[in-house]
Amino acid sequence: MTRKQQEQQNDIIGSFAIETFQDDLLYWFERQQRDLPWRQSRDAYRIWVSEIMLQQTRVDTVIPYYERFMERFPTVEKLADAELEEVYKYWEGLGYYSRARNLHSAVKEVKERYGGTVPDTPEDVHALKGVGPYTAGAILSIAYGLPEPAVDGNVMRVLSRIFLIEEDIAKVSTRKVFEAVVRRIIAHRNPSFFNQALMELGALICIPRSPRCGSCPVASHCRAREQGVQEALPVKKKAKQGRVEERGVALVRREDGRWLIHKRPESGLLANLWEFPNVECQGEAEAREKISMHMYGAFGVKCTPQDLVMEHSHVFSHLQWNLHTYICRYEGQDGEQGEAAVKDRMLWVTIDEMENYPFSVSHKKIVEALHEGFQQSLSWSSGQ
DNA sequence: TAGGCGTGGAC
DNA sequence: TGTCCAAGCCT
Repeated sequence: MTRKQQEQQNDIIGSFAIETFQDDLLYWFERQQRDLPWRQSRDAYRIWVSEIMLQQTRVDTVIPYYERFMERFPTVEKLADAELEEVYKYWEGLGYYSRARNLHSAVKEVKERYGGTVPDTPEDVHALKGVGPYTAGAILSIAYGLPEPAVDGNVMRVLSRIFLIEEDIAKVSTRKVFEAVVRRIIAHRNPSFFNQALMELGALICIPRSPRCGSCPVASHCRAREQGVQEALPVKKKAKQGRVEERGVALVRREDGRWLIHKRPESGLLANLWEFPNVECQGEAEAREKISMHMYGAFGVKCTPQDLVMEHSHVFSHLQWNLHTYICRYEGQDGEQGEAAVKDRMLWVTIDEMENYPFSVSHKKIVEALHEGFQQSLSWSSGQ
């Protein structure tokens, strides 16, 4: 750390009552912490899995996924030996699917390079796929008791208020400011509880809007509270609005009653997940022609879109799909055309067999509508 | 550095 | 209904 950075940090910390703050925070956490599944063990693998699942994902959403996942993959060995497709199936609906791919890859590395034991140095942990600065700090402090910062959105919100830090938390570089602060104030007698307590405080008390300062165990330490500006922190630049895509979706049933599904590419949006063939289009008029061309070009399947059976939209963090789903008349398949491009990424399956393949939520809704025969599907619903 | 990358809950 | 956002990471 340069001398200038040191001086900046001294400004931030100032005459802060570190020991009293630690006592107040830890006392509160020991009494008020939630009983969560991943808190029943300090096994580094279990902590690791929970931290990956919790990235940008709510606790209530994660719990059932975590329980199912740990029952099926209780150890590094079990997960490393599983097929990626099955891991995806356990991740289906949780989102950010590269987390599952990276976790599976990293667990294989731990098995092979470290004999199945999660490494306990910052360099080795951070080198694992999908493990960034936050997750590395969480594993090292919670599982191994090391005094490493674990700075997530909660921690930045809490500390931005306590120390009145006005840097934009949307900037990657800002995280380092908070890591430096944590290194100054972390309780070395219990780094695990200290880090978890900061996050728990952010989740339960020091929430984004209308923080519950009246119930806050460290309100007396809070500079934002003192000045009445807690609602204005943290500073965060607004995200850009995502674009909208119209997509025509093809439901093609062969004479034997099987439907065509497609496995998405290995990278990018919804990588490796299954879906019904679809193509970007402008309006309904263009959709039928585009679908017909796409089906032959990509799959060698000749078909004609007929009834528009379902319309629904799906909102991603950076993109919105408006999906127009057509039942298509199957008119044969040209083995010379298209098939080579997709190889084993296309399959003809029965409706029941679709349960065996991981689908994204937007296409899972189409599977469900197929089950119901599209009785109630001819209406728009936003992201539901 | 900024944008890609999912989903569902809260207000 | 729209908007924000929740225990981030990768490129």
